[in-house]
Amino acid sequence: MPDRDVTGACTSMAGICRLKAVMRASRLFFPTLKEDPAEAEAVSHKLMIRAGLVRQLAAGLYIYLPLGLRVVNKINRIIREEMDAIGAQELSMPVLQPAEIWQQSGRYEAIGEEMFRLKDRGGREMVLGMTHEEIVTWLAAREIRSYRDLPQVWYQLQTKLRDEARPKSGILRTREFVMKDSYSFDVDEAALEENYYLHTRAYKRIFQRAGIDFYMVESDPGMMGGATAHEFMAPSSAGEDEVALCPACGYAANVELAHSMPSQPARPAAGLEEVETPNVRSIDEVSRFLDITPDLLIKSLLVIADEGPVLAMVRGDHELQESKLRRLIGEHRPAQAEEIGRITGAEAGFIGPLGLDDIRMIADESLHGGVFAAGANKTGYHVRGIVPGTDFEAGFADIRRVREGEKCPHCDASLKIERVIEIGNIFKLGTKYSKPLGATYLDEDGKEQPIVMGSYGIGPARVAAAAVEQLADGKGIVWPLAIAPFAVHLALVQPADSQQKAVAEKLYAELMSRGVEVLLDDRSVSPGVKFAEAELLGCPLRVTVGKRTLAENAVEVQIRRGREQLSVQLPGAAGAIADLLDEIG
RNA sequence: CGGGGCGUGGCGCAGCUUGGUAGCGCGCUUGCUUUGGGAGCAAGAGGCCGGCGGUUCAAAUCCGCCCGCCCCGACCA
Repeated sequence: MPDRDVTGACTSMAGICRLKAVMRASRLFFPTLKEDPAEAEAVSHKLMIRAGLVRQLAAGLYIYLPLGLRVVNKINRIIREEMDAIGAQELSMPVLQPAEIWQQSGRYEAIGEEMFRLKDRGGREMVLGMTHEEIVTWLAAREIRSYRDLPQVWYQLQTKLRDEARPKSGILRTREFVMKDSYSFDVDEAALEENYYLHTRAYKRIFQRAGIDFYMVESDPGMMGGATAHEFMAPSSAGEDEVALCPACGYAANVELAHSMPSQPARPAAGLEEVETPNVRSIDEVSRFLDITPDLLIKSLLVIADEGPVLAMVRGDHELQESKLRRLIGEHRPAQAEEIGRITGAEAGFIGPLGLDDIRMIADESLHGGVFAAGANKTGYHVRGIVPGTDFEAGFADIRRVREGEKCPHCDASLKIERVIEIGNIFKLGTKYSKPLGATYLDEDGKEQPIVMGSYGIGPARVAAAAVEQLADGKGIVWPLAIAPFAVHLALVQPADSQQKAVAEKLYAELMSRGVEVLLDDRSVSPGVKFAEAELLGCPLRVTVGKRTLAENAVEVQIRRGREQLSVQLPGAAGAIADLLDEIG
């Protein structure tokens, strides 16, 4: 049975009347648009505005209109049910937070401009929370004392604020958004593993129930700290991330850290040989000039890290994956032209590993065992016959970006690359927050131990947007039943016709009494408008009451997904429609 | 933050090059007609042309500064 709590359980007569009123299109606030809004690019952005689900207040700030809120509330309800099912307990923490706690964790300095900062009237430094690790750890530090208090899993659905450098794609990347965030507290890594596993299970159920496609992939823990992290990714061209997927063995990872087995290039003769290459700089130009394929070149990139200049090298046909390099050398930036000249003695386009023994050099592992050409660190010259590891010393590591078609690191299949929307993530934090914030417990031996934590997020609005992105067709949104604003869109063609009106009202009441959520379109607008808007809004079933089918004592049912139409005889129509919902749900 | 684009009735746009009383479509209001695929006819309402300053007899239009929004990139617990 579909839930009724979403619209508020009705126990009183007044409540029932109110509920009915709200479900009539003539009274419902859902301002639709015929044309795409000029500022929208992503399909979900256009459709959610056009269907009257959301309105933009300012860059990255959205108002959820009644229908949009219904969708998000349904997603939130699924999330609550599944979080409760793994023993998580809902609580609520403030959005406005003292800066001091963030100073203790070290993130006050680490995060920078993305965090909204302000002072209260007393001059105290405050922040608007971008997440709640600090606060939840503060709470745990005060209230958890013994191993007997563990494990705990706490969650909330709370607003987060981030001063995004670039809000984009409608509700996909906003400055204010609600996140389901949960936090686990355990005695040790093994116990954390259990909670981590429970979360993966809950997340899979949540996204399955919401009716969207998704992958669970390995991810870069980044600023969250900790060793292990996964992301839940919904495939969509509107996404901002890319994942590498192995169709054979199931290997799945964010390209930020995905590994692959690159093809092996030919192995030309070794032996250093300097070649004059006047004004030949780019990989393209050099490979053409020397008449060798790009995979026989070393692409040398000079960056400036905290420790000083670092030469990063990948094969000519590869690209540097910044996130991988960052894990090795920390934050860094590309060197400027002047720095390149000073450090290497050559202009950009002619730099290479030879003779740069005093700076740190990191070579992609695909360079190991090959023979390559590279810049000579002398403007106008390259060198061929270079054997990495022999002709120069470097640390070898995977710092290249995975490409579509490269071999999976675990089996022989070819990797696929897909664009995705990040809808959830899970991190093993370990003691990254519990140690600085003093969240400890006494173990069985009476010894003080840091609590071992995990952190787990879901963006409900992104789940909604992902559903729109994945299922929409040329007519509009196609909601999965579980998160649709209404299960049935009941279109009354001629409200002025007393017979049609009576049939529609009766069907409406019967469906409602079965717990089916119905939007009755009782407006005096032309049928074309009703049909077009019903398809734009995308409820799973559209039921049409009009004279055409009423002549045969039937109503017409359109299954929104696929737009198949069928005729349903009137006596027993409510039951048949409810059965149909069970089928498609 | 770097690059690009755009700000003109509620929405989508034209007008700007070449300064001279602001226009189109949709929507909205009223009336009549219509009622199974974003209806028809008629009559209406609605705009400091993003803001400020400058040039000019005269600025939506030219110039300068600022603000806002979108896109690409950088960034992104």
